[in-house]
Amino acid sequence: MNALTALTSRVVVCNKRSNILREGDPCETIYLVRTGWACRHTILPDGKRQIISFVIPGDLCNDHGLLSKHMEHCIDTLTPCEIGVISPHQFLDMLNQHPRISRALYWSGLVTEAMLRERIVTLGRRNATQRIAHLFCELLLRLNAAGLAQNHRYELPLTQGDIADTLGLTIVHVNRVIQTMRTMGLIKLKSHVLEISNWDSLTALGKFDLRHVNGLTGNDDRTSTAQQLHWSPWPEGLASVH
Amino acid sequence: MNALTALTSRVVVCNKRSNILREGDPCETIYLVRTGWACRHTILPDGKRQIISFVIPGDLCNDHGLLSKHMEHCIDTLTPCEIGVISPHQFLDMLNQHPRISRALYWSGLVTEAMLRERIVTLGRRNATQRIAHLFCELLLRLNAAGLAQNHRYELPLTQGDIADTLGLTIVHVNRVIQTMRTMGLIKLKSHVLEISNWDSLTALGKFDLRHVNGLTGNDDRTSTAQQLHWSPWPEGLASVH
DNA sequence: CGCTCCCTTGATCCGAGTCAACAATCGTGG
DNA sequence: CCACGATTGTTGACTCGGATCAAGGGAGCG
Repeated sequence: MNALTALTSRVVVCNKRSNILREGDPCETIYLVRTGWACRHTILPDGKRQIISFVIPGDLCNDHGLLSKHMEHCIDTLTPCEIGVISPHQFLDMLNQHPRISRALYWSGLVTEAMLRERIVTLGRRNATQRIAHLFCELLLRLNAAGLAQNHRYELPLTQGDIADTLGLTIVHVNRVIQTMRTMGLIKLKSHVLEISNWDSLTALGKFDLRHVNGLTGNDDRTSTAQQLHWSPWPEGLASVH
Repeated sequence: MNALTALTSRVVVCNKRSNILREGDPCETIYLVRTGWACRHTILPDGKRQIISFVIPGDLCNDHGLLSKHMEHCIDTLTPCEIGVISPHQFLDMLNQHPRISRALYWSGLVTEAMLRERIVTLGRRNATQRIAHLFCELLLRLNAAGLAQNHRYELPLTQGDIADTLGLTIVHVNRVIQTMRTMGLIKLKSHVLEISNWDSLTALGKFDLRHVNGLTGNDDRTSTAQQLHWSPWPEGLASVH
């Protein structure tokens, strides 16, 4: 993703808890989060919020935005963020000239979709404890892949309200479950740093299954057919594959 | 999608409630559902099932499967299905030679992702009544777009158990909610045919918001930037755009 | 120093789950 | 065409996980 960083013509600094993109906003410009966390979310008519996914350093806010004229959901920062701005022209040029990045981007789109599906499973069929355990495990893997976690420990800038709105729970209940996890010695969570003290127990508690985040672990076994066929998912045709 | 149909070298007929693709299966081959319904789902270790999405006539079972070596979830038929089989070579050739279909496919991928996000909102922040109302409305629009519904009426081959596993509810509760909707005169549901008798009330009940299924309604306002830039999402580079 | 979020805990309530029994429908083979 | 077993739908009684309401306590910050 460093090549993407190089592309950013300018960097915008956003305050904590501020709005990057609002539902209905035009989205020609590509935004790359360089530091900080953001989240996609929807506000329902009755004021309830559902967080759909998190955007962490290295992620694009609207990677396939090029085909959509308008945003379908909001993106807000959770922490102060540095956001790189990429013009559509630059972005498309990059796609054409750097097939490897193109493929990495497409790949990350697939991982994103897999995470959305897994979230659906979580919300549909797991209880509060499993949901929270699952989220903590998933974030560890993801942040690990981004180099933002060391030995089962990472910065977690979410409030308990954010966690509640991610997992379809209430603040109060999230708090109680986290308390239990603390007293069980599974996690330490203090001033927005999470440490998973007992990975095995936590994964067991959350029925966390590594298969679904395979794309994050590095030891994925995919991309055969397309590569065999010298096929590139994105580019214009100017790109020579492999 | 007719051009896709033409591509299918052979057609497989599957029984009702049979397995098309299993988690971990290799997925080089592309499967196009020509008639019948199928669903993506996951079975959890404790035996619970979560249905992730429905596959209806015209949909591909594994469109971006070309980049994944293995399936990450199962696909089962819900009704008897005729499934067209497309080899990866044929598929890629098509992508190169028919940029319009390519774009339509990419577009449908975006719509799919939007539906996944909307399902997350449903599961996270809507109650049982809203979930069911929402599902019925969403399916009407989707089937309408596929020409499979006429005046607020369509074939719904789901059992109440399927609906429960889609919406994170139990069979019993789904049944009670549907009963209520019937007695309120909102819907008629009998021998797998659903009629929405009172669209306005049902959408109000489900807080159903047309924005999120915009891609289905035909009057979408997207694809500007990419088209202006003569950019095609998929192809090899052999494709000349528009 | 005082506000404003955020976290924490208790008491109570309710939407949806569980358990159980039975009716209706469907499909299949005799 | 009917009989039988197997799904699917329906309803009631009861339970429970998580929501709601309410009240303090802490921590960051201007």
